[in-house]
Amino acid sequence: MTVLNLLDQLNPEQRQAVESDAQHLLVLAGAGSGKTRVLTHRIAWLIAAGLASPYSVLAVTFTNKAAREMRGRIEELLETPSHGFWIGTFHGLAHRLLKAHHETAKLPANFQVMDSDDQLRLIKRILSEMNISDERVQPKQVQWFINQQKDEGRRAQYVTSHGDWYQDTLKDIYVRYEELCQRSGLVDFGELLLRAHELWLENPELLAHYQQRFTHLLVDEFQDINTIQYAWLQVLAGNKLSMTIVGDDDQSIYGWRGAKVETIQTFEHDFPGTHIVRLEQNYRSTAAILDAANAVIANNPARLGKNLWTEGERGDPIRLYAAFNEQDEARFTADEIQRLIDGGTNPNDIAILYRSNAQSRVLEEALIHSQIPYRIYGGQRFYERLEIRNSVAYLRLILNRQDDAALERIINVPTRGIGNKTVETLRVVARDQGCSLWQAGLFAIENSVLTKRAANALEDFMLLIADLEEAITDLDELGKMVKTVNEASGLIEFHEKEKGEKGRARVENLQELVSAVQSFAGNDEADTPMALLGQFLGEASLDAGDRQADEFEDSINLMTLHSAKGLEFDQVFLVGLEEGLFPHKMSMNDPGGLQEERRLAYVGITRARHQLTLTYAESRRLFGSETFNSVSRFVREIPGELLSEVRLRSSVSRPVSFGLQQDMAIDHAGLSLGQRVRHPMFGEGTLLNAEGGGAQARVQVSFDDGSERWLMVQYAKLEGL
DNA sequence: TTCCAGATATTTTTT
DNA sequence: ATATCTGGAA
Repeated sequence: MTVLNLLDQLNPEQRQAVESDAQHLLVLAGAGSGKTRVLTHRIAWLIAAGLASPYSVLAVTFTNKAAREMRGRIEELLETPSHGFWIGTFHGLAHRLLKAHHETAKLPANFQVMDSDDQLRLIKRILSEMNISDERVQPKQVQWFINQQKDEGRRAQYVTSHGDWYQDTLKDIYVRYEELCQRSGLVDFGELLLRAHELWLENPELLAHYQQRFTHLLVDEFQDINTIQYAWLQVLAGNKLSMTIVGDDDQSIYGWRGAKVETIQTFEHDFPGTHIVRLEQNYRSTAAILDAANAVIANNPARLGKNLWTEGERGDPIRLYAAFNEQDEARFTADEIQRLIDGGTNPNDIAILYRSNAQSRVLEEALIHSQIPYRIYGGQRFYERLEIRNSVAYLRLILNRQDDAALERIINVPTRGIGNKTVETLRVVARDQGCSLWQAGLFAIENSVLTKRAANALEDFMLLIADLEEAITDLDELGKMVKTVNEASGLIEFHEKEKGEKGRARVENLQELVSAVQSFAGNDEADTPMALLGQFLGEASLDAGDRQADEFEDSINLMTLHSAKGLEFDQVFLVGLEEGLFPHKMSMNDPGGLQEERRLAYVGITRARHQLTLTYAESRRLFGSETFNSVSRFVREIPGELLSEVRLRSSVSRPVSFGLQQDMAIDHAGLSLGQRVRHPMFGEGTLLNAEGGGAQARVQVSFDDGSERWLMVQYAKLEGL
């Protein structure tokens, strides 16, 4: 593709951004305004115009998926393979740097990345070691604290304590945690970033090398950046590199993970000479959808301000379906999707979005029932499954005996007579000697610290690991190596014995791991199969395993709103629009949280190209008990004329002026949804719904005899209980 | 030490 | 509803 062709496909603003020769460029890009397009075209343009080489460009994203997509698009544009490019997530790039300079970073060559589950285990272990009951200090809290500190770029020694016990304890735990990680050669997600940052600061020559190499730094989704990530970028950029950052403050949805929206605002000051381009023309959605999105997000104060517009058509109104309960909601959604597919819509262009993963279950059931193929993003990730983590732990321990997290995980899986007591003894030894659990094991056997039986079991285990290592060292394929480990460790057998569907699924997953490993290419740095295995393990913990979804047949898409960011679909079903669920009750109390929820709603709405369908359930079985939530405020923030209510089993829809009716009816009766009521004739029941106001007010009651009735409030003489 | 049953806690989003 | 933890029996 020539330089000219590259620019041809762009509108004036996009073009301005792509060709900008300002030293720094900030692109404020609304949803669907061609943000990624600008970024990829800019990279392609820089290279095609000879301003940069593939080796001098560093592009950073937040998700692996985004990184892969960007890579693919650039390859398409430039019509060349993109091996030379550094494109990746912050974590992925940090990992790559630390691997390359592990000595400088004071890490063992085979250091491993710990995911949050490993992290939590380690913390629990520290708590018990320090004799802190997990009632006084909750492990989750500690984990949150440590991650937060790392996101802020703060090492344990810099944690300020103002003499309060809780804070001091957290600090002590953090100190101990760092010690143990360092000794085991483990790094958590935050550590990757923190170390990569320190790598720059402490090694000016190294930094200079990279500053010389890279001429252009590009960052996607800049609104999601946290303190340490920004610091890392700033140091790298120095005052020489050219920065291009792209973002949308209205789509900042990772505040809970330490992302700072403000950074996008201060960027201008931190990098003088920044040219700002706004992309406000939307190419994705119909006007109706855009209007709805704009109306919702307008309720947030302190925005940078943007107004999306489109030249496209008005489109159908947004459909709203009030489901009776979550089953009904799922059934409705499945039926509608079936209709769309029958009508010729490609299933790939349909998505169901929800706030939290727990909601997917009912939807899945309904889809299975209707035999609609679906793929599900996120949720239980492949590499987070128990059996996969066990298998990976074996591999990790084979590669690195100091990996305490891996050892603890599988020392008694499958059960082999090494119980809590033995492990506890090992921990004590490890602490006294300041060594790893593996070394503690050696010590314990030599010095007969353990009972005969325990020592035997332990020795068997240690021999097993040694044998496994020997067995796989000479194998030439990763697949064979993993297969061998799965079988010889007894994992396959262990899970086969598990009863029911579960066991079979686990064995299948283990086989799936073998093929995943088999197709892992790695890069040329690994010269032996063992080294390649190490590389695979390193990347696996950073990999959500979301690739698997792409390989299946045409299917509709299920995902959380968070994972939907950056994607678009012709048909979007946004389900579970209830107060407490979305906005989530955890976020409802603080204004910042609520605003983030609203941005999440904005993200959700703007995923839709042609049509958006919103649903909510008047009653929902949640955590085992029935809950009654009113419709989400976000629905009420959409102007009534943009909405049309869908009635069950009827294609007729009518405009709805939403919000007031229900509330009035209820106010009038002095009752509330979900309340228990008594009727003189029908007995007791639960208030399900209400409509109309004043003399016309009617309520729907589900009576305990199983009947459901609409009653006029005026005449029904309902008694609240 | 293992296994099982029953109690108990835990409900957001992800690299 | 589910996963995780705990305690007690085998």
